[in-house]
Amino acid sequence: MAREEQGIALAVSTVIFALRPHPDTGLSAPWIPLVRRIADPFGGLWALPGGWVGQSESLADAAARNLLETTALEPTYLEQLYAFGDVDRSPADRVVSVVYWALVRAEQAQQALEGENVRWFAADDLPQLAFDHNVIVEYALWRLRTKVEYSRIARAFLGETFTLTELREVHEAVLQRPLDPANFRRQVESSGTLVPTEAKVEGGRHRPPRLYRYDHSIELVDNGPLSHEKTGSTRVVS
Amino acid sequence: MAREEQGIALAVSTVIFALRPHPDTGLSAPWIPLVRRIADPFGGLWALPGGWVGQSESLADAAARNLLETTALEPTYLEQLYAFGDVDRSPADRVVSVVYWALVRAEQAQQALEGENVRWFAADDLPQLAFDHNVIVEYALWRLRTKVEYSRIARAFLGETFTLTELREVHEAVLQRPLDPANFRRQVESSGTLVPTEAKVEGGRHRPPRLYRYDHSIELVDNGPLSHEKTGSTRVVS
DNA sequence: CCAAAAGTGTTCGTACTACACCCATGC
DNA sequence: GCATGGGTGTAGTACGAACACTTTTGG
Repeated sequence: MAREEQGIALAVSTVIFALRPHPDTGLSAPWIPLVRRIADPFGGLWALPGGWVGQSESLADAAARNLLETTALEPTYLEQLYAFGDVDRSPADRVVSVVYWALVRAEQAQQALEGENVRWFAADDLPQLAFDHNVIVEYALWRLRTKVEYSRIARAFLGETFTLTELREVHEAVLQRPLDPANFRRQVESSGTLVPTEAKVEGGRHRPPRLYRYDHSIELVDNGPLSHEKTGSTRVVS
Repeated sequence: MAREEQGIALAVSTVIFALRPHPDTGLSAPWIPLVRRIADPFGGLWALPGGWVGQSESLADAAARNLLETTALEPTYLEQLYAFGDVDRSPADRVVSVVYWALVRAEQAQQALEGENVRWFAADDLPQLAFDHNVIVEYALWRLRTKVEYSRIARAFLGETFTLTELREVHEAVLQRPLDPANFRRQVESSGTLVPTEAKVEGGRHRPPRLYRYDHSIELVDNGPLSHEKTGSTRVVS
């Protein structure tokens, strides 16, 4: 087959998670920004932010770029989710979408553009979306919840330093269930990925909690296949 | 950006695993078939079997098709691995490759085409490959080893029925380390995915082992995102 | 009987859970 | 002091690793 005749468009889309209080429960929960489609197919429906992959940008760069363009956000975590390539997922056209998922901090999400055509939704309570995007978000949510339990990605929702309670609340928001503070503390302390600082947070009506930060000698951005090779890598995105 | 000007070629490649005795140790180990490139870039080097994605075939179909074309094999397991899209991974061209990994049975692998331009290699002892294919195989091996420990994919290397020792030997071949027969038995029995049959294998100079088969009510092919939604699915590829 | 692999029992250590309890601060 | 969350201790349980032991066949 000649490449010129391939006729397949290559897109990226990104599921961008931030934590916000859920309107029903008041508890913190994952939210995502969606953009309203102006043209057909699926004109008028909400869809994941995305766009075509440029000639001279990698897939991850393309994801970061259109994330920045549509929401003015820079992710603290970005990882490939899956490549969706069913023939009929876009009517008339043939589009293969490489989907990424990203985490951003709540403060950033506050500043994010929001308007007629960009709006944030609670990730587990979405309207009908364009294309196969409902399925994609479900999968991204599953990945987020699975991965938060065995990796350090929760950190991407927080700033440089944080208390163990703040970290636990991130886990609780993602998993949507309460965690035992005592056991959570021991688990995370024994994982060896956390460094206690001397600073404490004063001003609360209780014993001041210690601030922690992550051990920066461990990678936070998922490099895909590469991250399993190298062991001494130190690059970290804040 | 107009799609017509995108100028990105979309390919699939597949890492196909079969188990064969390793020449050094004599122990069973993962092998993969590679094809020799005839043209530049990387002419003369070995590479993963692959090809362009057709206009009217899904990514998984494309993987299965070129797997059949290059090795005359049909996989018992097929799953997407990762989409590789760095700008410079192919000199001059811009190629995005969606890579799949597949498992085939040893008997099938015996019949597989092998010749001047198709040859099997021990997966952990490869020559320098074309493109970024060495990295890809490393990643696929990592995925295989990780997944064999928590899922039922080992079954894809075996026939309809098998003894627990045969199943254990598959795990040992993949993980390249011996497993305790007693503990392995209990683990797999308590997982509830195995059904004992009445048949036993006689003729050995020892107590005849019972034959087992997998509970077919559980999916073997990885449907990607979809497999996490449905719970009652029953489709199985033998 | 012996060899060899199938299959069972038992002990030990680790890790997670639940929950009682003490500590340090603001008011 | 007292309320509030920070932080520690501890007993119960589940699960995997290690390994001794019994069972059933062929020779």
